[in-house]
Amino acid sequence: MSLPEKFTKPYNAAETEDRISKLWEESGFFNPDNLPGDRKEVFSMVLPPPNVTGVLHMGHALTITLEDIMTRFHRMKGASTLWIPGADHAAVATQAKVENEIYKKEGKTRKDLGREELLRRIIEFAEASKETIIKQTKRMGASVDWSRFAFTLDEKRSFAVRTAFKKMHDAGLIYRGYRIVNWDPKGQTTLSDDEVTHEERKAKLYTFKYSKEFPITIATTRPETKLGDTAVAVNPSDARYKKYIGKEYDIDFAGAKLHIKIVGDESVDPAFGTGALGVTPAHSIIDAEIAERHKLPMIPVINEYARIILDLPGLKDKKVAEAREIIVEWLKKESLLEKEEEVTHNVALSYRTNGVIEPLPKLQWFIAASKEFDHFDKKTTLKKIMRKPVENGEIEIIPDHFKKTYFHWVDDLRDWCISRQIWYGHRIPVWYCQACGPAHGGDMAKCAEPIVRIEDVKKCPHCGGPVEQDPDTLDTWFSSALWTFSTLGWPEDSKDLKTFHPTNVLETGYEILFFWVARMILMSGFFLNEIPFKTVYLHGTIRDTKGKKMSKSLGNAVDPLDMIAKYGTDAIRMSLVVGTAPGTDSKIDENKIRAYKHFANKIWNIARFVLENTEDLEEVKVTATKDKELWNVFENLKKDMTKDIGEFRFYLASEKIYHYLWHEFADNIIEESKTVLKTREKNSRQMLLKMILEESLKLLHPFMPFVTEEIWQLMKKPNLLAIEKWPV
RNA sequence: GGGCGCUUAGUUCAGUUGGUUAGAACAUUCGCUUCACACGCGAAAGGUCGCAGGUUCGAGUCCUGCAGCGCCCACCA
Repeated sequence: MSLPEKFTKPYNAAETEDRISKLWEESGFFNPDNLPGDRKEVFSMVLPPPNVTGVLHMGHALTITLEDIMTRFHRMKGASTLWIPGADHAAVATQAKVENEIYKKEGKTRKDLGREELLRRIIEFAEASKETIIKQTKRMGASVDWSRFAFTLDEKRSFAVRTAFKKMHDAGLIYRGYRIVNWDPKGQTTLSDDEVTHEERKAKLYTFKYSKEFPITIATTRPETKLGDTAVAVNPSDARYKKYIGKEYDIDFAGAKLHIKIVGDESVDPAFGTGALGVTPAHSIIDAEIAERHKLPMIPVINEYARIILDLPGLKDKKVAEAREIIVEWLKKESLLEKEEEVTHNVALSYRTNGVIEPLPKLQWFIAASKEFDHFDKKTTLKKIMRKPVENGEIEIIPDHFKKTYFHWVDDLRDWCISRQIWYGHRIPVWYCQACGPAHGGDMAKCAEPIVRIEDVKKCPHCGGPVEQDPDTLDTWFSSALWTFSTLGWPEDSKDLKTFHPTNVLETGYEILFFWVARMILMSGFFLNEIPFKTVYLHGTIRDTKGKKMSKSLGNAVDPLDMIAKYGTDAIRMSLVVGTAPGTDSKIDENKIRAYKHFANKIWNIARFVLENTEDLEEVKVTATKDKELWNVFENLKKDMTKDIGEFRFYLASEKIYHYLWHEFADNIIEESKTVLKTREKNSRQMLLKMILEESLKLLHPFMPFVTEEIWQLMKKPNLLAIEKWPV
């Protein structure tokens, strides 16, 4: 065998990678159904579906790299290996993005376009985005099974979502309630508690009385909401206010007629502020809870556009900020304002649109987290379903300390608001009779019930009257929570589901531990009475060189595709893995990427040397004592690496093979071989060189699949390296 | 306010259950167009492992306290 011409030039990643990608794709081996041999072990995993809002970023590159390492490793180890790719419709984010673009380009809002047209435009955008994601995932070398690609909003997943909704509703766990919810006036939708972030901002705290006659002073940063106050709460043991508890006052407050009851409530901290709290049941979750305890009425003051809805001259339709000034002016004029001070407080923001959250009472759909119900012959709650498998070790979380974070979240969890007032997403499978009652020969009470169905409902099953579907859509995380089994064919009792569920590993960023990981445990537990995965591997956030989070708006994002073009995919993959411990943030360093480009070339030249010097090799055994020793060292490396990868220490395994190949194999063994090959021990040494090269390529393959496969192919091996047997 | 984590060479980070002179990459210095590779080779310099105690035959590694940084959750009106 003469040495291929290619080896006279440095390794060219750009020329190689596309060709190798095609080779893999044509082989079909990324689909477990096509894998050769008898494979008893199973290894399955889902790729966290990227949002269809955009393009691949460094976080995706890291996820793909880590998951591909696991997948390729287990495939080579002889497992029936399935890694499912997909995309997430990311309802709020995607709709907000498209609406934004349309408004910028055409000056049109969602109302101008209407539901149907806006949806058409979003779907168009999502489709294009999906294509981009697929192309980019392929460039990363991901050995996913494209034939099983799933989209959270495709037909099969929609069916799963509707089935899930119906079943949970029938179990009494999905209910409709009029509650204070997190309303995002910018995105025009509700959000779950987890979709709200907090940011410190400066604000003014006003201390005042409602009226001159009112005995208690209160404080607030939001005077405009005080138009909806129905009580003042004080701590029942507070000596200053004890005598007022139970008393009621009628007050004229900036034109609004308030009826304020003084109530005693343990939740009030006597040491804070004036020790008295103006209760606004309609616009504060805490206040609503107090109101519930004391049966206080709720007066909505602010609407979905963050404007005043009370019919008060000078205030109606005013934005909250304006209304605030008007109220403050009024307080000053009436000499009711006692103090005005600057404070920093946390403002609630939408994690998708960054709009300021306005707590509003709304009729929404919820999932009951703490309600007890019968589940496979046992009493349980969804919280317990989430807590138990992590507690008893059925599910392992790496790194371990995230367990604590997880338990805190589960224990504090309130009911999950799942309805969203946007158009893009899974429409809630609920219909309402439009013509209730006896006029249609129906039963008034029955007709008033929401009709929950998996299939579309055309007319009221009770009276035959017209029906209308709930206009809302479901939280994106509802559909992604089903992901481990909806991608495998559920609710059908499919072969895939039996074979590949529970999945082995769920690898993702720690920032979506609650959003996604916890909710998958919930759904899988509820529907299948089974864990969704055995191990959760959490990776950190990739930050810029200054340690800042990368974001498009900051302009500090490093595009993995640029890096691939410059240094090759293998180099990016190695730079993302080596020295990156789980759960720890890391900074992107171009120098590091360049170093692994050099490493790819080093491998290339190692291969060249070995092939050049073993052309006349006769198949013999390694006989020389020294060679046997060297082989033993390598055997130990193999065992070590295998253990490391199996135990999720990719950062160690990758560094070990790097170090061995460069500083042991190349620097010592090859250098020494230049003289050994001139001695009587030539044959033994040739055999050693060849064996180490071939097995090293296998060991390195999960990390640097392209350069290793390319060399393997140039060695005219009959099989793909991707399905070669792991050497341990 | 509650919780979690981090602090190791100039920089970015490893250090897996405590065990021989604390590692890597990049950067730096010096010398090399040596016949696999200048995307390289050889050599060198660089750390009181945040601070203070403690446990131990032995601590970067375990415990306590302190300081600085970061993250998450809750939210105080």
